Amino acid sequence: MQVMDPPAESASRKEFEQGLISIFGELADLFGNPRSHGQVYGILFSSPVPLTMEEITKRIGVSMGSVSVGLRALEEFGAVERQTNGRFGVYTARLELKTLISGFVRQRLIPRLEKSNGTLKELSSLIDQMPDEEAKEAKFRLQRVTQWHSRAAQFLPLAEKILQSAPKFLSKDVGQ
Amino acid sequence: MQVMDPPAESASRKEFEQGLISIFGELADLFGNPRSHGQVYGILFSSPVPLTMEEITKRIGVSMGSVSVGLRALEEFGAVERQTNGRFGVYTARLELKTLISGFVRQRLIPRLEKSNGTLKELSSLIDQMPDEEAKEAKFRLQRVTQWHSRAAQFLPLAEKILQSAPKFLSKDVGQ
DNA sequence: CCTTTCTTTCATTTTAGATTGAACTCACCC
DNA sequence: GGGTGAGTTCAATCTAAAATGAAAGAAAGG
Repeated sequence: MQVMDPPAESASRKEFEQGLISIFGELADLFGNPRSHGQVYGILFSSPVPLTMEEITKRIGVSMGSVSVGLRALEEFGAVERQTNGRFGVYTARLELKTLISGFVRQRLIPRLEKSNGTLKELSSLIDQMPDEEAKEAKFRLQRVTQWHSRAAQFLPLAEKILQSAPKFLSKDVGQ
Repeated sequence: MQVMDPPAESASRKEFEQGLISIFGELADLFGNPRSHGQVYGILFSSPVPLTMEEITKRIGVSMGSVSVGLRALEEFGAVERQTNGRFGVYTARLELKTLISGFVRQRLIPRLEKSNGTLKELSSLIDQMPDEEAKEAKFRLQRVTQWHSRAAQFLPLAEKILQSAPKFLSKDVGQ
């Protein structure tokens, strides 16, 4: 396989890579995603050139299987891009925050919200079968949860917008 | 032990409880907290009267140990309150969204952000030791992460504010 | 103070779900 | 249209973290 390997890395570059791998690995973990997925994103984020799967596997030290699954998930998030290059695929990270955020929101948060929304509807129908006093209390509590729920649903798109191009909402201008 | 048990529950009330237990259990899980903690909050949320630990244990079907740990975590979040009543402690959920959110932010998010902030500083110092071309690329990428980081840090307090009493930020007035 | 019983603690067990690795698929190249 | 090797799949394995439960702690009641 004749593909240029980037000239041997300096020690400090390796450390740099490992730092980003670990930061993104933990970020993934924090939000309930597999650590290896974050690590894959981390190594791509650190690299100025597209990487092959083999390269990724070698540098983060997890199995090809994990890398393959991770890459696919990240593609679905919109956080990495694949270019097919003859027989190889090579991968690049999209450096913009918004892809990660909105991928996460679309693929993890929204489905869950929809599911619990269903449960809430079922609970609501239970209330009619309760004795009066109980029903009143239950209704009050259920309304609270429902309210949270819809607030969260409204909040998500706003949050994405703010995090994308936010300076005017935030106290200090952090540039773009 | 002479403590009034709430008069036997109707079947629909039990279902109602189980629904809230499961909703909050999954919510906890979604954000990387132990499911049982969410379940504890759920049963308290559903109850118009304060509950003892024994009552909680019985209704959500997990061990006393888990309930004890869960209650303590929720108290630290500020999401439940304890009243000591003679020999017993009894517990009540605070129904406001903001306690859960800000508890989560304070106790899980902020510490993590601080940790990765440390890693970022270390990485920054590595750049000086890199060959010129490499250093330039690395700097660019590191700045991106740092920017995200500070944006998130600025965003969190704002998000809390929005979620607390948000109507004016959100398209529809969802009341208070 | 000594007993009782609620509560915490923490060593052990369990479990959810992430990772592995080998078999398989499929696209490319000759 | 084989043969090669990149990439995927998925049953088996591993592991991090949650749940358990029994023993220790602590505070109220006598």
